[in-house]
Amino acid sequence: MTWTTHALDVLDDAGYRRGGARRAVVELLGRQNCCLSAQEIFDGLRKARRPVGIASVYRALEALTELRLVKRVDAGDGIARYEPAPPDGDHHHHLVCRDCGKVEAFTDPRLERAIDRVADGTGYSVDEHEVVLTGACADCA
Amino acid sequence: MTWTTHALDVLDDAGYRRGGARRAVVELLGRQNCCLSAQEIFDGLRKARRPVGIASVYRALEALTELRLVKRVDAGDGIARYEPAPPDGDHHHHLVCRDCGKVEAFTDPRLERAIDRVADGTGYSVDEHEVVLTGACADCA
DNA sequence: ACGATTTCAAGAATCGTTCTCATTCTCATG
DNA sequence: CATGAGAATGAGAACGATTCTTGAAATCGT
Repeated sequence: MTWTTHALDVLDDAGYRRGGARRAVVELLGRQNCCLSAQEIFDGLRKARRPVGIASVYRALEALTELRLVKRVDAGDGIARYEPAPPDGDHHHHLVCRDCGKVEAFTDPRLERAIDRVADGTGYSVDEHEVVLTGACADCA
Repeated sequence: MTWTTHALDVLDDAGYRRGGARRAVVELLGRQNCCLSAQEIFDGLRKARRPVGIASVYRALEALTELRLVKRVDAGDGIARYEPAPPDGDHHHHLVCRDCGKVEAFTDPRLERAIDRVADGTGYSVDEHEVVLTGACADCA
């Protein structure tokens, strides 16, 4: 079961009708392993001869975010990025280069445990978290 | 040595001249313990009978961020917030309520250690990091 | 005090994002 | 299969946060 089919199923169950634009966004996202901005999605679909209104991209991302199928990533540059959220709860965090703006992913189980422990003590029912490390990448340093 | 005087010194050393607007922003920030948006700073200064152009607020924040005197916090709602960065490197992270938008601070030494450990293995020279936990606060849950 | 340069405020401009609305499409029902 | 109610779409307008521009005032070295 890929993320793409899972996402389409969940959208279905949530009562969304089949729409070409939303489906195109889901399929493009399913092919990514890290985050994309709305503009990059828009451009990617146009390049793939499947042009979609930018408003539809935002609408699709809003619906997907609402259903926790995609995660919104804020790299600190004022541009929201989005990436598929695997159904098994697995996820990663981000490393942003302050100079060239490159965004990379990393994972660390110990970090996850530390976060879970903190989340338990807050009084919030934390259902999402994000870690962003900012610095100079190997090329820019 | 308060953060306010420290910040004014660093600005001085960096070649910035004394300007009323920047000073007003620094003094207001120095009185905060958590993050404020540019608009909140603008409103706060106007209320304090020290009106300042919104552009000057942004310019001051840009200079302060550049010098690492303030930290930009992105709570995921599209509004950038800013808070003083204590000179001793001490810092905290944020807890955002998905429903009411409230932003609170928390600290956790174990989390810091986990992050430092991860940062060392990345190949980046990480000089800043941010953790945002999102969920429902006690009131909204 | 003078001149060079910075800082300032106000408004215009920009950019990412959201809204509006007329049209097209989907799908449960006849 | 045809229909109609309502969802989805795309184009462009609107929006809000942020940045740029401009001419005037403040600051600092001399």
